[in-house]
Amino acid sequence: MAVVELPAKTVRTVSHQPGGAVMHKGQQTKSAIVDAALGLATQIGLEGLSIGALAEVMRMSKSGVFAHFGSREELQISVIREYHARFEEEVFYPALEKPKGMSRLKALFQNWMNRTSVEIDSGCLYISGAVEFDDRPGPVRDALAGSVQTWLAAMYRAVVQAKEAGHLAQDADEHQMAFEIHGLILALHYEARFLKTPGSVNRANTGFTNILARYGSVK
Amino acid sequence: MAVVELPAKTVRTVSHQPGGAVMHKGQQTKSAIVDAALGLATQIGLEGLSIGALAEVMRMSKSGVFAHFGSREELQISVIREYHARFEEEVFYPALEKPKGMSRLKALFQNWMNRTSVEIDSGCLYISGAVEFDDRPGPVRDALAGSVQTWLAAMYRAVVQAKEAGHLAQDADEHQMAFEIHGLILALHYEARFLKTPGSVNRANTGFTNILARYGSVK
DNA sequence: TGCAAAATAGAACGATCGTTCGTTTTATTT
DNA sequence: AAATAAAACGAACGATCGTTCTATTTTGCA
Repeated sequence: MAVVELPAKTVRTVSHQPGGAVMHKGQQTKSAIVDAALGLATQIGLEGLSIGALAEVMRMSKSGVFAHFGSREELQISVIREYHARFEEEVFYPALEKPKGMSRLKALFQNWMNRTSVEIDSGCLYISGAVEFDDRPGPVRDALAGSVQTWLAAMYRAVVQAKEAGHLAQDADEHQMAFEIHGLILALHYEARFLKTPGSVNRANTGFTNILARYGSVK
Repeated sequence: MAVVELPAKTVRTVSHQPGGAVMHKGQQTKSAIVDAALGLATQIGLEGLSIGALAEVMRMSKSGVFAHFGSREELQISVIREYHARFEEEVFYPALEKPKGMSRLKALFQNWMNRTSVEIDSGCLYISGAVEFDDRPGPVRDALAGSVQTWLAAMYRAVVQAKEAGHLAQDADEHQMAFEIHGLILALHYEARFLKTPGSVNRANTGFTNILARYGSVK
């Protein structure tokens, strides 16, 4: 008495990613774990992230969590990749809709600022990770540094394009400008998150205005 | 090791601090431990600092090291105090010999820069500590934040004095200027120590020149 | 519906952590 | 030199860490 098979087989517990790819149970829980791990890691750091605590959050056994990654390092790298993806999605891609030049540069900085403002509460993996993996070689450090380099290079490119578009002085040093912008973000994170200094967001914004003035913004 | 001859009594194994105070055995080893602990902490962070590793470096037993502090937190705080003292000695006090105003401000920044340059190899407790104790309340965080605040306040005062001396534009925002200077130091530490970007020291120096120009340095 | 594969649980491992305790050694004072 | 106080040791504690193993459950496809 076989029930008539439907032309299209009934699949039971599959789910879908934003991209449309079919996700089986294992990958679902894995990405849920990475989600939770990212939340923990931004707060207490990649080094502070422990599989035991993560399992508790997930209401799973330690070994159940562990099996998805095979090692703590692989878990950390997964977290970094997830952070990178979200950073791109939130900071980088939206700015690409602006035309090359000053307006895209401004958008990139503004998006970066906004994200950093949120991270005053949640923590920033690119900053905490840099300190934790300063001089600890290995794949985690490589993944982290690679991610950061990618983003800083994108920022640098935006500066170059702004200059090419004639929106910056011809003798503007693009690397120097990118360096100073980076400094504003770091100072914001330090003073707002650690020291809880009020008004830091405004200081970073004013600093950006000053940099634009210095490098000859033609508005 | 100096022997102190008292008129009547002979004291055997006392030593002297720079200040001239007499140091008994316990305090000698304690400050030797703090010395070694500072070396470890700047490299691997205050959180990474373990009593076991410290005991190994000191060729002492864990309990022997522990007894000098009574708790790990107290050890960490001792390390912070030592770091603070050295920072003052190296960065702050020497600049006091310059007259108030631009020259002292420049000296402070230069000393800060030089120290940070060294810390590209050794690590900076004020930066790593900030990340580690972001949102971890307690006496360690308080000691750390207090130390940093003291130094940033000194830097801010120098800016105010430079303005009072007429070395800065009258509408210069002292807090803003101090914020931007802090950003340069942080960017230097981040890019040189973590990313190993060459030329970062020059970028920080150029950045300082740019800031001076922006805020109307009268040379 | 049945069966293989994948996912999770559970217990145990060796290591390291900060801390405690009692003992022994060393330093200082009487 | 004897008496006392300070310092250092060594072993053990409970906790947590990442990891490994085997058993059990859940899932997905035939």
